[in-house]
Order: sequence, then C-alpha cells, then structure tokens
Amino acid sequence: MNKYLCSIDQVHENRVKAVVDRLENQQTIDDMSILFSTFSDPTRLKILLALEKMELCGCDLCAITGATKSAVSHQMRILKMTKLVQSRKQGKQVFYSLADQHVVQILKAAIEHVREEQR
Amino acid sequence: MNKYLCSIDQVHENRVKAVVDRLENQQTIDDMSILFSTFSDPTRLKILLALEKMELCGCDLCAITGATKSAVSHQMRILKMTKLVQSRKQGKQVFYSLADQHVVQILKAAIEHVREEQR
DNA sequence: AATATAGTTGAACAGTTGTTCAACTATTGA
DNA sequence: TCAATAGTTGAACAACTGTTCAACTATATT
Repeated sequence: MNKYLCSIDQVHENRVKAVVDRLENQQTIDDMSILFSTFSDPTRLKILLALEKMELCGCDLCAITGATKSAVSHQMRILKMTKLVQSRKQGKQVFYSLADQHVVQILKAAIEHVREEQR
Repeated sequence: MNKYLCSIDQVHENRVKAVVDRLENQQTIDDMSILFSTFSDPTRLKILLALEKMELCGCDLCAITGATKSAVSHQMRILKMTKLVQSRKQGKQVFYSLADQHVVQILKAAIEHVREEQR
C-alpha cells in the first residue's frame, strides 16, 4: 500500500490525525463488518427476524423463508458459528433460537431506519 | 419455489402462521439487507466511522483507509447513492459528511456488541 | 427390518462485489 | 497557457457467497 498515492495538504494532516486517534481499532471494524455481513443476506436476516419472535425448527424456517432444507441448514451453520443462534435437538427436529438478545437492538434500529426512508 | 419441499407438522402450522403474521414485510427485510450490505465492507465501514468524527475530503479518506483515490471514489458513490453520505465541492476538493445521524445509532450498537464478544 | 422424515455435508455453479488500471474532467497556481 | 492535484468513470479481474444437487446420517413409526 503506497502511502504517497494521496499526498495530504499540510492543513488536513491535523484532521486526519485527530480522526485516526479517535477511530475504532481495526479488529473492531473487522468484527463489525463480519457481523453486518451476516445480516446482509435476506434469507439469513429473515431467519433472525423470525427467531426473534419465537423458537422454531428447521422445517418451520423452510416454510417461512421459502428456502430448501439444505439452504436453511447451510445458513444455520453460519448463524451458529457466529454465535447468533443456538440449537437443541428434539427427536428428528432441531429447534433454533437467538443466542444473543443484544443483536435485536441492532435489528430494531435498522428497521426504524428503513421505515423512515420508506415513507 | 416448491412449498411442498418441507411438509410441516400439523403442530407447527400455528407457529409458522403466527411468525409470518408478525414478521416484517419483504420490502423492509430487503431494505435492511441492503443497508447491512453497505456496512459489511471494512473500507466503507471505516469511512463511515471516520465521517462520524468529522467532515473529511476524499484525500483525507485515502490517508485514513489506505485505499487509492479511485477505490475511495467508487465507495463514496455507493454511500451517496444509499443516502448515507452527502458531499460539497470546495475548489478541487470534495468534502463528505454523514447525511443521516440515525445510522450512527446502528453503528454504536454494533460497536458495543463486538466489544462484548472481544472480552 | 423397512420406510419416511429432519437435517447435514461437500462440490459445483452462477451471481455479486471491491479493487485496480488507464483515461478522463475540473480546478488551482505558476 | 501549462503543469499539478483532486476526483470520476468504466472495463477487467479475482475473490467471495448463496443456492442447488446428490449423497449422506439420525430418529421415529410401522
């Protein structure tokens, strides 16, 4: 990465330094970007919003999202890996629920935001 | 989309119906997913977090992110299209700022979330 | 034991996305 | 008017991602 690609004016050097000093560290930014990536797929988002309402099994999630069992299963693997969802097995079925109520706050804020844009 | 791919138990039909009735509509979910997609790229996220601190020109953003002028310009186009950022031209420079303080709330909630995971 | 259902897994495929590159415009200052 | 700088644009490319498909495991029912 060539730091001379953009030669900054003397004037803005202070500004850039001030921002860099206050900026969230790279690890935090990368973690945030992974979290937002998880929310960025419509199917996965729908699953999370559905689980926010109540605990559901895989087949319920198929019916709600219109996705195949395979597609849902792949998504649940991602949601479990990222610790957003937990599961329990009951007979042939696997029941999923939100593992982290904190994310609901992020989802609610996003819902409010897009509803405001929609008007 | 074959709705018979997953045949739902009689028992869960009520549950699925209850969730579908309470679920956010598809347009809202799609809009949310677009918003989250915008936040999901580390460079773009860093730009938004930087602009949250203060108004900055394109070159400042290059210095802060380590990206080229072209890469930053492409990202700013996306951020302006999605109405997250506004710009004003002053001489040779373009100054960018957040167009929507509401999104700061979403970003703050995400920062809190990942900070909790990090400990 | 045989059948049906719920869910998992890995490979393959297509669609999307972010960066790079080269050429361009616009503005300032010498 | 010429050179330098800030920023834009579109094409090309590589990397990533979500779904599909086929084959599989596990559990329950008959």
